[in-house]
Amino acid sequence: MNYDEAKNKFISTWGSLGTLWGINKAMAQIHALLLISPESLSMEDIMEQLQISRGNTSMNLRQLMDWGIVFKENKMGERKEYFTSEKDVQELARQIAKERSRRELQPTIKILKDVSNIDEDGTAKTKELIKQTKALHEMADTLDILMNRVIGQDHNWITKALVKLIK
Amino acid sequence: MNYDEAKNKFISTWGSLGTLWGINKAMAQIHALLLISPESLSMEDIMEQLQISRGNTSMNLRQLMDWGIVFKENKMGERKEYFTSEKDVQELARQIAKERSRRELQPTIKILKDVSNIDEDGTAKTKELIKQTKALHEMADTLDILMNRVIGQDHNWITKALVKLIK
DNA sequence: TCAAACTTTCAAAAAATATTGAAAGATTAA
DNA sequence: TTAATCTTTCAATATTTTTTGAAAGTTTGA
Repeated sequence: MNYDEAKNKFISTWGSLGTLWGINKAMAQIHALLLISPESLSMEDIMEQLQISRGNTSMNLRQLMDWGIVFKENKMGERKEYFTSEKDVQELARQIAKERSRRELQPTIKILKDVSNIDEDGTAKTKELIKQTKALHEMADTLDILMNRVIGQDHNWITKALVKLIK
Repeated sequence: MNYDEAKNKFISTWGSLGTLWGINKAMAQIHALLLISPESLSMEDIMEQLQISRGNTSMNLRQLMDWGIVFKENKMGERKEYFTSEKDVQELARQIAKERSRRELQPTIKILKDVSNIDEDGTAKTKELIKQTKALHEMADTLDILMNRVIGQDHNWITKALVKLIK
């Protein structure tokens, strides 16, 4: 496998993987491209390399910046904007964990809390609903605490967490 | 909030959440419904309660069984098939973690390994590609080990993992 | 063997999601 | 102020994903 093959394989794999951490293909591909580019890239560069439209590029870059994993850069004497991604993969993971907790886990926890707080009326179906949503609520809470714990740690958290768990 | 409101809220929340652990709405809703039903349900029951077609119900039930979180049940003297879900939420989480590792993490690890093994040709772009995919590979590996570690633990793993990490 | 009761399959339709590209909006330099 | 350069917006279009429902398939009892 040569450089171009490897690059394309990486970009397309990362792209299809994107859907499963909740971002679309173009967004994930832009991120992949920036991640492996030694230099920051302009919108034109990205459009050309990934063969996507200007509008698409613009919108997805904005989303990546909202996630806090891509940054704008301005080069002296140039009006054009350039983009780079977070290059430290552990920092990347922390940022993603943080955003997912905020966007998904926390709203879910709130709803589970509300649902599990309905009045117990003695019927089996109500009992079961309360019991299961309580259990989910508890688990989601624990997971969120765990994630935040992990986010608060330093750069080698993943390895450290592993070491702790293996002990 | 009364029972029916709470039930609908839970089912629709779980449904939209589904997309972010990689399953579609109907599949997640069927799962939610089974999770809070004290009795097992027939295909008719599910179709009626969620207002979805027979084909849809059939296909998604199969997928849930493939994930190992929904089971078929046969009642004596009845030809119809009934379905229940895994009711222990920690077991549910373990099962999901196991499947996601198998379906997503492991194939990704393989590709990252291949990509990071291309020949170093001295150029900056090749160096960067190798460096970043190696870092991702390492992280994915660690995560997979961590997940499997956790899957292998007993039913209170989440709490135990938390306790360990907090120490 | 047949027919009733049930489930699965899959092509077509519908719905949801992503993408395009041209117009409008900014920003800067002259 | 104007023109040049670049970015954003968004309605229209394209693509992907999900859902439907009827036909085919399966199982069981008589």
